[in-house]
Amino acid sequence: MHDIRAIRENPSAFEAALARRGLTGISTEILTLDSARRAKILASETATAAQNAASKEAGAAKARGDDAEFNRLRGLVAEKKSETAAMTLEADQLDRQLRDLLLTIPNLPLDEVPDGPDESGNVEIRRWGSPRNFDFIPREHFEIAGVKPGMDFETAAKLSGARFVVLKGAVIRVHRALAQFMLDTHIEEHGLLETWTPVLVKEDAMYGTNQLPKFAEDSYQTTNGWWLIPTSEVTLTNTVAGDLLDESALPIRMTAHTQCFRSEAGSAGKDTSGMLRQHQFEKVEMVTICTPDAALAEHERMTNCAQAILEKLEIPYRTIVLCTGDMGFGSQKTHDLEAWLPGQNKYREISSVSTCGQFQGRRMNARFKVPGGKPEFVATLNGSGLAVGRCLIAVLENGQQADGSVELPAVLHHYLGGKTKIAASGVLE
RNA sequence: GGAGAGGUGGCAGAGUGGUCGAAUGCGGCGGUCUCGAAAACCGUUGUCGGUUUGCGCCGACCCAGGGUUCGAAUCCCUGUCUCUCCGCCA
Repeated sequence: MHDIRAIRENPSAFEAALARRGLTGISTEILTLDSARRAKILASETATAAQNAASKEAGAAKARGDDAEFNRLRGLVAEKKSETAAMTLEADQLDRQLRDLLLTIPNLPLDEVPDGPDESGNVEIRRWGSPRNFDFIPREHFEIAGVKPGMDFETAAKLSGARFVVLKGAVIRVHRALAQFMLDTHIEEHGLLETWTPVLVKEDAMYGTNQLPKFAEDSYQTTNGWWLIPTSEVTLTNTVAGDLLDESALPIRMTAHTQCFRSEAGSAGKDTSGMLRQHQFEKVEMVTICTPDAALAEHERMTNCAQAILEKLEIPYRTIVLCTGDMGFGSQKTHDLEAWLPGQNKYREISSVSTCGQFQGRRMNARFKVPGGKPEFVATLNGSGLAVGRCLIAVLENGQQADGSVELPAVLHHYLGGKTKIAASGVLE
């Protein structure tokens, strides 16, 4: 959410930044609403002050036993009261309208973010590793002989429908190994705090990390009003909601491995084969809470944490900066990591690392202060480190052999009881 | 699910109808003392909104939302969260 004062002080800068995301004319609407709101607040507070004064006099009259005066003032208070109530109602409505409007406006891109209408405007900033030369036509993950016995879409469809999978045997063991490996690396080498969170949350949390109010159709809600998190960015970030932290507590760098749930509304027909795009998947997430000054450096740091995972797994990847037209709603700047998938002959997104500046901090009312200083909203960052299912795909496709077996990355071996490959039969050996 | 207790400032914790934005302690900030520090002592210290060039003034906030009252942290109702006991249970 944006600071109304900043918009008021410099509407043209606000407008110009939003224009880079393809939005125009919003500042006029905001400022009109804001001045109406402020006028109403002034009127309502003036009326309240008069009511309070009369009420105080009434109390004094009563105390000295002047019943006539007391009764006169009591009538006056009653009169003022209805006037106050009406105006306060209007002021509250306008205040709410403004807030509701502000909640639907995306974050402003940083100056350094490239302009562009959609993903075609993204800019590659790093490329690591080189795709292997196959002396056979590499298959997609679900086509590999050694993978097939452990990746069962038919049974999943019976249980739950499309976009679900049942994983078995060697495949799920590698999946589990990947998650453990990611967590251990983040904890031991990157200094992140391992955290475990609920996956069902209250509405407020979904507002805090901007899934709501605009993207309700992308997530699932239970019959009693909880939301299933689409990412543990929601829970990790909201751990500080409403808090006033001491600056010395920052940065807070967390990681969590959770299930994630997404309706994938609007992506019908996209990535329908294999387990690239599922309603339920696992992700190891990274979230940092820090001061606004530190956010950009933390963004680089977090990007490096995600890249380190792919490098240790020896998966070729590239890092891109998303352009203004492709960035998420809450982001000021986003790096996407795309892993090489030989089966698709493409780089595909496996991680997205964003800094949100104070955008979410303001929504959550999460603040920090230096001793003796004024409270300020915290900055927040989030990034996948990594999507476990997609990482599994990358490991399987990159490690596949002509005979249908899969060689597994060395860093996973000790998580697999010393086993190094999935045989063409589907057995770990 | 049943019964009970409770949610007060950064933290702990008083306050059961006006003089309470709220005692006290801790913490923070400033000072005295000291070569310096500690201790001790003195002073100071909530947040948000509106308004003002500024000093300041006004309004709101004691979990949230309603209500009673001239007046609510305090009384009533609803919700919510926490704790204790019982039941059930991975």
